Amino acid sequence: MRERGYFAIREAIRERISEGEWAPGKTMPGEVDFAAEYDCARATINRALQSLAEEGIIERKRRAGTRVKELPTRRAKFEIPIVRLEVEARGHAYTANLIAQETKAAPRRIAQTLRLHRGAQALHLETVHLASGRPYAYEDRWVNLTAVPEILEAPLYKVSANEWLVRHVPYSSGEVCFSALHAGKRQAEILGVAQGAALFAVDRTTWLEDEYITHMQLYYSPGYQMRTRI
Amino acid sequence: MRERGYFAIREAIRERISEGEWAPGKTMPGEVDFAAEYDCARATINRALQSLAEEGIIERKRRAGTRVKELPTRRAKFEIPIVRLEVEARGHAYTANLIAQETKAAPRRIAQTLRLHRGAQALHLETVHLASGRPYAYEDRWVNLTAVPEILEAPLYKVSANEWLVRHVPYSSGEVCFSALHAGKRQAEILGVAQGAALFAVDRTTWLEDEYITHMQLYYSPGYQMRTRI
DNA sequence: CAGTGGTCTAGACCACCAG
DNA sequence: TGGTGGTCTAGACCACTGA
Repeated sequence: MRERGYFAIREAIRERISEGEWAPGKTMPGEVDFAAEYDCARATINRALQSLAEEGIIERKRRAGTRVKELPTRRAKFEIPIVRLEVEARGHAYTANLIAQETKAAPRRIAQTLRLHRGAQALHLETVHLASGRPYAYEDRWVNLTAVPEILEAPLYKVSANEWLVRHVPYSSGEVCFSALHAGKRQAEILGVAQGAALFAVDRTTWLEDEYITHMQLYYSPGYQMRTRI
Repeated sequence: MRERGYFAIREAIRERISEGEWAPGKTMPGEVDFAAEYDCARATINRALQSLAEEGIIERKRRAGTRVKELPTRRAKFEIPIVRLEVEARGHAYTANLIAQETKAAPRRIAQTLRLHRGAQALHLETVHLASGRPYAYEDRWVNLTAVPEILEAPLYKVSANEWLVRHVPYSSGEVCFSALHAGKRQAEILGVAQGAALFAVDRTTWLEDEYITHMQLYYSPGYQMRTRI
């Protein structure tokens, strides 16, 4: 272990944990001890250990010290990309069809989700995302016009609402929900699959501060997989 | 902005980004400038900006400086918990039925995934996870006996294989894949749903260094949702 | 090749909380 | 209440890479 850097130290400690040097739940050496052992500053050890703590491998508490987690809950990270980029990353040509665009009163469920006033108008958009001409995903979206009235001027036939919103309201917060659903009549029709087909679905609500911006449901064509490393 | 801490500085900068102070793709001030502005050490600014970079909001390059991302791809984090903890977190009593446990030659697909020799024996386990007595998920797992022969001595009727493995080979790496599948005959039977029902499925392969440990498929009962914040 | 971010150091003070 | 981790500082050197 004569490599430099908190990275090397982190990996060295990770390996010692894997090898069972400290049993789960047991206290590990303190930062000062590690610093002496690896002959570096305490801040460097701190960086390494914080990094492991972020991964969910160890737990750190003031006064109580650092412990190996009893039941490590691994944290998986997903990139939530724009559909266009996702399609292009798979080596396909991306196109999109805006199959419906209408301003109307939002149904109750959407109005609740977006905190709209009773009977408020909202923009409803339906889009099919295509990969090399084949249906890739069907998007059903409602946009709060109070939050982003400018979207009515946007050329949504050219830039998908997804992408327009990301560019204009880029750093919003949100909630994402993944599930498996049966294709309804509309989804089946649009994606060209049998009604009742199992679809991977993503629900997403985004807001900025107190203002709810949009709610989207995305239904992927059968066979879609979301992968990640842990 | 007279609060202390890299946290406060990070949130202040995040807000300035949200408000559009620097257009996407434009260069932001350097660390030295920010340090002067917030009257703190450069290291503190570095911590704040690295944190924003990890979130995927900004991009940093040596020499080129720090930029607001053009198309921010948000990173969602998921905890990948032990099923028992997931069930208990929902306020249900957890039980599990080990419905099959057999050592036999792994089918070709599993053997490939786990890098087993031709015709090697592996442990096949089928488990139903129950929440308050109702089927919650069906688990189909293969374990590489070369990697963890001790599992044959484990009381798997008491501790789920999932949990035993987490305790005994806690810090392995893995690949996770989420998808939507139709319930096959076996899954339908076990979960008590109609054949063809849409199920949320998780595939997971884990390994430690070069040794492949286990491959698992988990089929959740209909209605399961995986949620997270971004 | 100069300027940016990446990292390290030694020292310091503080917040937290288990003993 | 003392020992732990959390954070800050001022200064330094280095690695990378765009102008």
